[in-house]
This record gives sequence, C-alpha cells and structure tokens, in this order.
Amino acid sequence: MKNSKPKTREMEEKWTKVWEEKKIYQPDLKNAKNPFFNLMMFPYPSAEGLHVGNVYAFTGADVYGRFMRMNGNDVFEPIGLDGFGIHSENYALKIGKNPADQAKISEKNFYRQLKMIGNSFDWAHTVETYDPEYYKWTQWIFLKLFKAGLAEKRKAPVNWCPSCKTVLADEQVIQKSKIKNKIPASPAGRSNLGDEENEERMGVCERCETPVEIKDLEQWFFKITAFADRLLEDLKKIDWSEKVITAQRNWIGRKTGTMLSFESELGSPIEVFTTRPDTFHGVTFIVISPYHPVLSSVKNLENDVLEYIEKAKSSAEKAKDKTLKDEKTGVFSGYFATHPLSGNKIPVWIADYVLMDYGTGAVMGVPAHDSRDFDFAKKYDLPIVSVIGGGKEGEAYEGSGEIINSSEWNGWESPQDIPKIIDWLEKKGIGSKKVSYHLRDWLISRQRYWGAPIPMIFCDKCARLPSSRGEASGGQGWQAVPEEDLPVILPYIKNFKPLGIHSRHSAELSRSPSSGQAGEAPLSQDKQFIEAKCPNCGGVGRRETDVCDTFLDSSWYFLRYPVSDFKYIPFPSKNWENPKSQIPKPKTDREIGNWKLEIGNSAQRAAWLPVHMYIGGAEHSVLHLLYSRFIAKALFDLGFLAFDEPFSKFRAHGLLIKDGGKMSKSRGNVVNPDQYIERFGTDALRTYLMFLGPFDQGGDFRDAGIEGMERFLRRVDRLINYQTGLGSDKKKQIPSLDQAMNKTIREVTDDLQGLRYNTAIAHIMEYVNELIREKSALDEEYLKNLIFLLAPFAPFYSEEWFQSLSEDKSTFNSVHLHKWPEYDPENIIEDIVIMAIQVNGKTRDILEFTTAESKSEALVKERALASEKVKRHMGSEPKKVIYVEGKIINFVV
RNA sequence: GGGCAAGUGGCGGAAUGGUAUACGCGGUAGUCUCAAAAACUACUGCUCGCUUGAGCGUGUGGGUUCGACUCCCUCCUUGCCCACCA
Repeated sequence: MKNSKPKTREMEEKWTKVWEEKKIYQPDLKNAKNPFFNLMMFPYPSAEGLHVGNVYAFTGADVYGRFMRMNGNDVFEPIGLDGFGIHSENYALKIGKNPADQAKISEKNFYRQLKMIGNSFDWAHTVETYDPEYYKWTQWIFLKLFKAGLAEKRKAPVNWCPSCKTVLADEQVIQKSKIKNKIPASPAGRSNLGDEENEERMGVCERCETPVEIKDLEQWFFKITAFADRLLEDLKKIDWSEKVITAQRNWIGRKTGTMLSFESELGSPIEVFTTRPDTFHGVTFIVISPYHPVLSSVKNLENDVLEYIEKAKSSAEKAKDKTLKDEKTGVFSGYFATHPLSGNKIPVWIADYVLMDYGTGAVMGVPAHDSRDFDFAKKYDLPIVSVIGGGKEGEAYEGSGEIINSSEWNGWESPQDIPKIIDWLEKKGIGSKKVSYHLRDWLISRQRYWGAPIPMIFCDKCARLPSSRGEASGGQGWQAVPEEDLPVILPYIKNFKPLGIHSRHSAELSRSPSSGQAGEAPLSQDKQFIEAKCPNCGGVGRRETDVCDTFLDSSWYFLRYPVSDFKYIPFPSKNWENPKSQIPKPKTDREIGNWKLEIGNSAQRAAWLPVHMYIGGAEHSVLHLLYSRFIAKALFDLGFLAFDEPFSKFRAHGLLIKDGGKMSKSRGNVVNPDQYIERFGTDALRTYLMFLGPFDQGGDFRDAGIEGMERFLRRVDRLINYQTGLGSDKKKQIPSLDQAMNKTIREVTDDLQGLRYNTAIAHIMEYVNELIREKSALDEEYLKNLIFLLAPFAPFYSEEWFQSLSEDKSTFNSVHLHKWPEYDPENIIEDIVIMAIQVNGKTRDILEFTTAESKSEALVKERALASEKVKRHMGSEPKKVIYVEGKIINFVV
C-alpha cells in the first residue's frame, strides 16, 4: 500500500485553500438570517506554540460550531490572541527580546498552527490585544468606568510579587502547599498525619511561584463589589456549566451576618462582623488585624506590640520563618473592650489570622464555638465559655444545639433562632443585620511594560482643587485623557524591565498625589511619554505609567470580533518601533462613536451578541468569566450595550492529561500538536481528541489511541473508495441498514447537542462496522449520511469523500454547508425485540420476540416459562411477575 | 478545613432504575505473504468445569426496590477549585 501520510496533508492543504477562496466560514455579519456566535477562549501566544490542550478545546468548540452551521445557522467563529500581559513579557525578558518584537514572531507561529487544526475560523475578524486599534478600546472602557465613578486610585494593602516586580490581584495569588521533610506515605496511607504536620502554606505568584509580600501601595481599582448582588442574582438567567456557576457564587461569597459594636479603650468602638450572633455571650476576647485602622491612632503601644505588627505585615517573612507555620500568633494590645451585654472587660488582641479585607478587620473571639478562636485561646490561655450545648471537651463545638449560659436566650435553639437573635439585638440597638461578600474590588494597575497604558494624566494644579467625589487625597489630580486622543500608544522602549518599588521622595519624577512607596513602571523612564498637557487646565501634567491588567484586555474581546474589520491599520503594516506615525488620529467624535453605534444600537450587529455559545476551560471560572460579566454590566448601565450578560451559554471542557499525569514542562510530557498533525493528519488528531473521553471531563492522551483513530478513518476511506468504484447501477437498499442509519443519525444528533462527542463517535463507528459487514454495493444515502455525521470531527476527509460522490463536479458545494441529516422515526423501530428473562431479578435467559409479540405479556410469559434455563431456577409457581414491555420479564419466587 | 467532580475489564471509557463492560486500545489464535507491514476473521471480566453450565463481579459497609454502576446513608481513595472569610 502506498504511503498515505503526505497525501493526507496535501489533501488538508487543498481544502483549506478552497474553503478560504469560497469564504464558506465567513458569514455576512450585516445580513445573516440566523446569527450564531460560536466563541472559544482565545489563547495567549506562548513562545512554545499551540499546546495540544488548546487543540482539544478548540476542536470541541469547532465541532459544535460546525454542527450548528449544518443545522442552518450562520455561524461566526472568530479567533485572536490574548498577547498582552506578564506571561508574554516574562518570556521576552528571559530571551532578552522586546515583547513587541517577540509578539510578531509568536503571532505568526500561532496563526500558522491555528490554520492547521481544521477549525472553521473566520480569518477576516481576528483581534490581538496588543494592537493599538484594539487597546484603544480597552483604554476607552477604562475611561468610561472612571467617568462613571467605577474606577479610582487608592492606597491599599496589595499583593506584591518581588520577582515579577508588580502587584497581583487576589485571584492571581495562589496558595501553595510546601511539604518539607516529606515522609513517604505508606501503602496503607496511614502516615498522612505526618505529611500534614510538615505542611506549610503560603501565597505565591501564579506566574513565578515567588512568595508574595503585602505592601501598601497606590493602585487603580475597579469597583466590581458594587455589582456583587447583580453578579450573583443574574447567574440565574444564564445557561452555564453548573460547576462554574457554583464557583462564581462561592467567589462572590455573599453572607448575611450581624454587625456588632464593642466600646473600647482604643479610642473608637470596634465593629465586628459575625455569622454567629447566637454565640455572642461566649465572647471572651476581641482580635483585630495588624492592619486595623484603629492602631494608627493609638499612641502608646508597647514595643513588643509594635514589633509584632511590623513582623506580621511582612508575609514573606512569615513564609521564611519555619517556626510560624500554621500556628496562630498574636499579641495583647494592652487595651480592653466592653462586652455590650455583660459589661465585662474583655482583652483586645492583635493577630494576623484576622484578615483586614474581609468583614471589618476585627472579630469577636468565641473560643468555645470557633476552632480558630479555640486554638488562639488555648495558646494564650484565654477563657473559654460554652454557650451552645452538645459539644465535647477539648475542641471547639461548631454544631447545632440549645443555647446556654446566655441569660434571656437560654433555651433557644441554634441555628434556628439566629434570626430571632438578630431581631433582639437590633431592637436593643446593639447590632444590625449586615451582608458581607468575599468578592473584593478588582485591582487593575500593573507596574509592568507589556500592557495597555492606563489613559490618565495627573495634574498638580488640579490636585489642589476640591474634588466633587470627595476623594481622600488627590482632589481632581487625576484627569482622564480625552477620548479623541486615544489610543495612548505604548511606546517602544529599550529598557522594559520591571523596576520594582522606589521611594517617591528620592525620584526626580516625583509628582505623585501622595508620598511614600509606590511601584514604578518601566514607562516612567520615558520622559517623552510622561509629558502631557492637563486636559482640565492645560497646565503641565504627567501621564500614568502603570498599565492595565491583562484580564481587562480579555474581558471584552468578544465585543470586538464582529467589528474588527473597522481597523484602519491593516495588520501586516503594524510598525511597533514608530507606531504613532502609522496611526492617524480619529477625526471626529463620531468616529469613536462608531463602536458604540455598531455594537449597542445596530440591529444587525446586535444580533450577534450576547455570545450564543462560549466554550472554554473551567480554570477561568472566576477570573475571566466574572470580569467579563462585570464589564458587560457596567457598559450596559452606561448605555453602550443592549444586554448585561455577555455569554448566554457557557460550557466548560475538561482537562487533557497525558499518560495519567498533568502535562507540564517540568514533567516533559507536553504534546506538540504539529508532530501529530504531520504524522497522522489533522482529522485523526481531532477525532481522537474528541473520542478519548467525555468532553466536559477531559481525558488521557495516548499515542496508541490516535493510531487507532487513523486506522478508523482509513477504513472509512477504503469503504467509500470501494463503493464509488462499483458503479451506480448495483446499489441497493437494505432494511437493516436503513434502521442502523436512522438510529445513528438520531444518536449522533442528540450527542452533539449535549457535547457528548465521545459517544457520538462510538455510534458512528458502530454504523461503519455495519456498513463494512455488508459486502454488496450500498445505496449512496448510507454513505452520504455517514459523511455528514463525520463532517464536524473530520472536516478534510469529509469534504474529500463528499466531493468524490458529487455528480456535478463543475460547481463546488461544500459538505460543511450541507444540511444536517434527518432521521425517520418510523424507521428506527426494531422488528425484533430482545428481552431478558429474570428470576428474582437475575437474568437467566435472553429471548427474541417480534415487536408485536413483545407487546403481549401473556405470550412473553408463556415462552419465558418454557425456557429450560428459566425452569431450572424456578422451584415453584411465581408469586409475582414484573413485566416491562420490550425490556424484561421478572419472576419472583 | 470548605466546595465540586469522580472511583466500572490489562488500559481509555459505555450504560443514570431493567441483558454491566457499548466503542476504541492492548492481547491471543488464525487467513493472506518468501517474509514483514497493512488488511481481514475469531476469541478476549474473574473463578470452577470436558461440555451443557454454575458461581462471583461496577472503591467499602449498610439501606430502599421484584430488580441498583445508577437512588439514600456510612466510610475510604483520587482529582480539580478555594481556603485563618469570623
């Protein structure tokens, strides 16, 4: 047999070219009748090229898109690159190239690979987040949010990565377990106690795994918390994978609790938030965070207290200090608070297990009913008062029970009576109901180079003007760049390395609204960039040098796809070294307004949004998907979008692993799709990826498996070639194949709707086996429908086969624009029914009946009881007979 | 510690109250061939048995049911996400 591999690639290239010429994957965005926006998460272009995990995700999304297209939809399936951001920048740093130069190389390589994977991408509508024509709108969104009061710069304790030299959003800090002195687990697994004791957790940077530090820095925030309730509530109106909905709900973390106030010697009352007001009488101490604001106003703290606060504020130090581990540490402040109910003096402690950015930064210590407070009380010998009955000695009891030791509340039940207790507290004016969230504001500024510059100008003169919004500092110092000046071009600079933290006092460029520490972005070295006229007073201003978080880039890219043909700088002519000379400024406000007009108000364009189907990884459950929802809601409120949920339907795919383990560079088991495409062909790779497991659960990539798939496609190829060689006069219909065909169409159609690709392929294989079993010439319909069912998975082969069966070779009609096959329900009904004969629920025989026979219980019973195999197990007459038509008959003896 | 998945042959996995192991991989034997590859055919959960056949079998232990991989409860294990969230 001839070597068919190069031929496969040849065929793939041939059809790629034809499809491109005939524009079969380019819907008419203005006049489409049934718009269907089939979106997949665009990749960040890493230098290594496309990962087979990307191919897995994209193929799964494309199969759905192709299925929808064949079902009469005008499917729009765009792709682009999420090229801005730390990931690309770090790689550029590593190899000593400017990220802008590297971006051009990666872009070329990625688009080359993305063109090979057989997806029905519309190549006329790509976006790249680092394209000035793209980030112009990223900046525009920033401005719109700023003007709406949804963006502000403020000082806050933030996560600082000393290696990447930038701040990180909370979501970008991952908790890493570090096992030290690891004791190998015994086969029985009894030594897990030992492992736990040696475990240490710390927050590390998601990119470089360096332990993060907490710093007080000036940063830009988006007020996503203002949308917390809507982000939670609107989860009800979208059709998303349940686990992603759950993840978002947990991340928003809405909790109803009680706010309680304790008078204290520290100068001001201490407010605490609790979900357990029923344990109020059990409070024996108060703990506040080292960051608690009350501490800055207290003058005479002892030295050891000040020392503790200092130490606790450096979490990097904690990570280094092995003795600290998970054990709670704290220090007595030297001051007391008063319990509002008993009037008792209770000590105020300072401890780093209390988080400043959740609740109020202070908690009431109830050691009897909270394990953390219990640990703390044990260590520092604080009193423990039990107020809920039912607990055990020696541990905190967090369960339900009768309330005790609580004067008027004695005899009430926890947790049922908590609402009653809240009422009681509210009436007495001691506490109030309060909703608290886990979600925090989105930190969007980064002290890095490779991102969209934040389009703001600081003006010293205007800073002295009173602010209408009443900000604490800065007055009207921050002025928005006028929209007609967008984009604020990211200049090409030689030294783009992160600079880290500097002290404003020593820097010559010091014009910051406040003194003290600040992260310094690489752009601060470019004096030309910084110089700017104040948009408000026309005086000397200074540009913001921080850039946007890359999650802002990706929070709106799907809005850009349908209008990316509005670019006025064609992609190949991009000139990074001197971009300003290439980009004409928009002439009027109307030109900028186009975007708004086209996305928000044009009926034609609006039809493409919100996105009909979005497929991507579950790892973006909280980051990207939550931010995108927030941006959509903000733009909706501002009147720019006609919808406030960006993705009507979202499905998460599973994780692709290799030989039982996660693919990673360190394991050296990352699969490069290029080699597999070269060796087996795109169709074999695609079909295998879709076959190796349930798409929503992922699966295990094995080389042996893809060989089997290549074999399958060759079997089909031989079948079709053999049949076309037979001539048309001998073709015939076979009743059993009619049935198989109709049944297969039904099963595959159902499976594709539910993204059950692995079983869809299994059904196609069964059908193929039946066709091959039949040696005679087959009716063309059997083959054509087989090709249609395979088309979403194996687009190249399918086109080849379909064209070879086509009578009219003069005009090209792509199989991918052909109507999806329909099945005849009448032709699915089997004329032979196989029934299991059971005795006491155990199958003892299997009998065949005609469909008519199987409907008669008496007849089935008679034949079943006549069976020798059944008789052997039936001591006596059956006490009971269960008959399920067409399935089983069960005799109970 | 919390949340969410999941645990089925030698392997990837089917089956969501009614024939457990579809489909594929791997394996064994055979056909073809000088030979190999490819292709094709048959067999392939375990144990006992010459066979007819019998028993066992979906992580563990219980429950519901005529009947449970499937539903309920207990425990164990693995993966993913989150985590000193008061």
